[in-house]
Amino acid sequence: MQNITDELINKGIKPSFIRVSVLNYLRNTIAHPTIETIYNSLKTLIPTLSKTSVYNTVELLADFGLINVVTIDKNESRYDGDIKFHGHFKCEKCNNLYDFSLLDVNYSDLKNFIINTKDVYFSGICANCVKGGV
Amino acid sequence: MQNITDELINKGIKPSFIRVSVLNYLRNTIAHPTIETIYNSLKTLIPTLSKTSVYNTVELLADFGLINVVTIDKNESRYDGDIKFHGHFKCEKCNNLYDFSLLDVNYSDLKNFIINTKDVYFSGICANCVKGGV
DNA sequence: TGTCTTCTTTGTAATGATTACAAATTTATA
DNA sequence: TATAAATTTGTAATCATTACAAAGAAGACA
Repeated sequence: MQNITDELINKGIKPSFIRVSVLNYLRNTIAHPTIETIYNSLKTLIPTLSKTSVYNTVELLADFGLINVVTIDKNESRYDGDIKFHGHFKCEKCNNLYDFSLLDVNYSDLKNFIINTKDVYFSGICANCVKGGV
Repeated sequence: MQNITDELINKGIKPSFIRVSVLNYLRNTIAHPTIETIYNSLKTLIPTLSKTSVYNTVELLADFGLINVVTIDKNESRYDGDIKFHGHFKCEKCNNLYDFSLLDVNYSDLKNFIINTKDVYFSGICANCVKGGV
């Protein structure tokens, strides 16, 4: 938890309880939760929490590069506490999101372009659903 | 135009005027237009056109793999008549969308996964905006 | 041609995630 | 403690997308 607080301070963000809690939550899940899920998960820890605060907080964290926004889902953003470069796979059957390693994205063109974000989104059927699903 | 009609027929889609017009429009632009833009652009050609029909049509075309949906923009989908594999770059300054060549996406993991779509989205500042913008 | 059926198109209303915004609360500062 | 600044909250607005039923067009067949 202290490292989470330090991460915020190092970015010049005041480590309020909500901010620490949201970042800590995202750092410790691989579920790529939605706003709704983050909100519900932290509601017991922070009974006065509002959904607007969750929106505000993830926007702040994303702006400072502490988390990533995953927009693989057209109608609902998901949030990823793992900021190492990797790809996202969305299963069309169970709707789960999986991380996968990306060795390289080999592109040409884009000379003189400044690249700030690289997102790789795959979709299809996950191994679990392929072999019969749950 | 005949090739557009044939493309639809080959997929088993009845080539209505709207469908041919939308597909033809998307095949002949690199602008990655939104629903709004498609609607406005075809309004003169098809005065009775409704926005719902544009939604219906692009969904149909996408379902049959004749166009691609580009969801790089969180709040508005864009449509791409070029179905060859390539990446999309969104300029954070001018909001333009650029295609770029993708030689390879080198991934590990995903064994036994069925991959149906691969989307690569970059964002940053385009060359034009870097050197002073418009 | 007229009728019936089916497919396509349209317009309106609902949905739902996100944003705007001002009030309330908490925290920092003097 | 008083004042200012930042944070959090709740409600209302926004807006792309979807749902859905009615209207219209095309095709089959006698």
